[in-house]
Amino acid sequence: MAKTDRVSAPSRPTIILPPRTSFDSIFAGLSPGPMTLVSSFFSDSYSDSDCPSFSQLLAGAMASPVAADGGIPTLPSFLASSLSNEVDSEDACEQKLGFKQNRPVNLVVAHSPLFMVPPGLSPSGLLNSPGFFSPLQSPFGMTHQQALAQVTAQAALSQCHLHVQAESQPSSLVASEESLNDHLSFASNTTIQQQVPTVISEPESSVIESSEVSQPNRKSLPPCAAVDKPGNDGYNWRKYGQKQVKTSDHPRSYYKCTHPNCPVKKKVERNFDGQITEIIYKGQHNHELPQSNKRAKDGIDKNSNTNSQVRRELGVQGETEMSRENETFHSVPRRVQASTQLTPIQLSGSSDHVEMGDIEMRLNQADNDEPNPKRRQYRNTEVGTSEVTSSHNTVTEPRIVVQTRSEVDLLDDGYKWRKSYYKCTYAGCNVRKHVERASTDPKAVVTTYEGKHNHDVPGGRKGGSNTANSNTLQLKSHKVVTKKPALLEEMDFGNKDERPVLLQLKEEQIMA
DNA sequence: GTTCTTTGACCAAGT
DNA sequence: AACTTGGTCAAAGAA
Repeated sequence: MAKTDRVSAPSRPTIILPPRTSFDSIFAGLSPGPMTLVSSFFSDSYSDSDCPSFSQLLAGAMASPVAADGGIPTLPSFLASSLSNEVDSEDACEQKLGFKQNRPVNLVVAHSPLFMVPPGLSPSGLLNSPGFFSPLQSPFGMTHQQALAQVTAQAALSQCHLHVQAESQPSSLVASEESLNDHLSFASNTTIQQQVPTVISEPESSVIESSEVSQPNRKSLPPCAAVDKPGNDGYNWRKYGQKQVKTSDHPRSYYKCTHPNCPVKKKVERNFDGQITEIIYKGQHNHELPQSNKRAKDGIDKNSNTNSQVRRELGVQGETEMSRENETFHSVPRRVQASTQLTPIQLSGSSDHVEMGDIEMRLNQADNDEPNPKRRQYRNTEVGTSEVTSSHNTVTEPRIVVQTRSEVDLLDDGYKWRKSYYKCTYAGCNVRKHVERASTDPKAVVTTYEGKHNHDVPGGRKGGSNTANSNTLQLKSHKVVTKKPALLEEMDFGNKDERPVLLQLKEEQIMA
């Protein structure tokens, strides 16, 4: 009996560092991580200067339409810059700036699991473009149809959310469905909150998790059909069992695809309100969407953009996971909120032998939900290849800190870090402080100090517990790593006007 | 009569 | 070997 090894989101603070997969290897050497994409974007925008200064980069980011709209310094849409033709220039730029020399050797900045599609190019177009995904066979080993089938449920879910949002948003704020979908991945507009699944590979079963949509009036709205009826993903399902599992507060239902010889099964967990909290797909349909279920299929067709988006999310974010057929993936959607809570991405390793084909949707799961011990056990033993303990725990293991240059970067540790830059306001004092906070875990903070205060603590505060010697990377967990942060090493704050916008903002806050 | 759901029992795997 | 847990079977009942 083939059992589905079901695992869920990694139990924070444990971070699973994925091994590089075959798909990763495609970018080996290229490694277009977030920084790369950011830099590549600006390498276009600042083509004259080849390699813009960091303040230019940040200024550009702040001036990006997305950020300008809501004043949200979020990941700009330039991440949509295609991977193909900018890597080289970025590499060159990188070398100029000495990025590579400073980049940790064994902790490469993760590829951005999310990126926007450039204006004028539809997501589906990008997905289907020969240079990106083959419409017939994705580089992940999934056929278009398979991918479509696997994300059907998620697509329906997204559509449901769109519907909910459309009802709750002023009409002027509700863009067309297409444009909405085109921007869902990084819809940082404060009026739009959209779940964005990220993908984490899991052995055998694929999981799509989704946090609860942040809609104040959500409870008053009728439940989405796709959520209410798990069979409304285009396929026909027969329930063959239900069980209260220890690892969940909610009963789990077992469904089989009713198509002859179709091995696909799915497990659905519902909360007490009847809302689906988790859907786990297992296997891949060996047939087309049932024609009889025209409505469902039509719905899918209508939601092609959503599907594209979901495919994009699953595909792009799962670039390390959906690398081959029958591999499993674990998707962890989180809603995109204001810039302070950008989509956290959690990537865990995918092994070369796991199977794909299961999707798990988990709704209404608090971010701090602690996975059950067994799931954690599975993750730790089957997925994880290395771990980084959250900084709020006392740690004894060596810590690796990755310095990145974009404001928000996706690191291989699975966390998404938001940086803040500080500079001591004392005249003549050159101490710089650099704080990175994981949006997925507010407690996970890395504070980097450089320099030594040449003055006493203002206000008579003595002790200088926050001061650190140069070249010292101090973590709140009291773990100190003697490593000079590459970023600070490179940044020249001599001219105040040249400092990054964020730094200046922070300084203003400090002064205030 | 057919289809689907419910539910207790059984089985396999892990501890 | 016993126990726990998750997954599946299949009979019974409902729609």
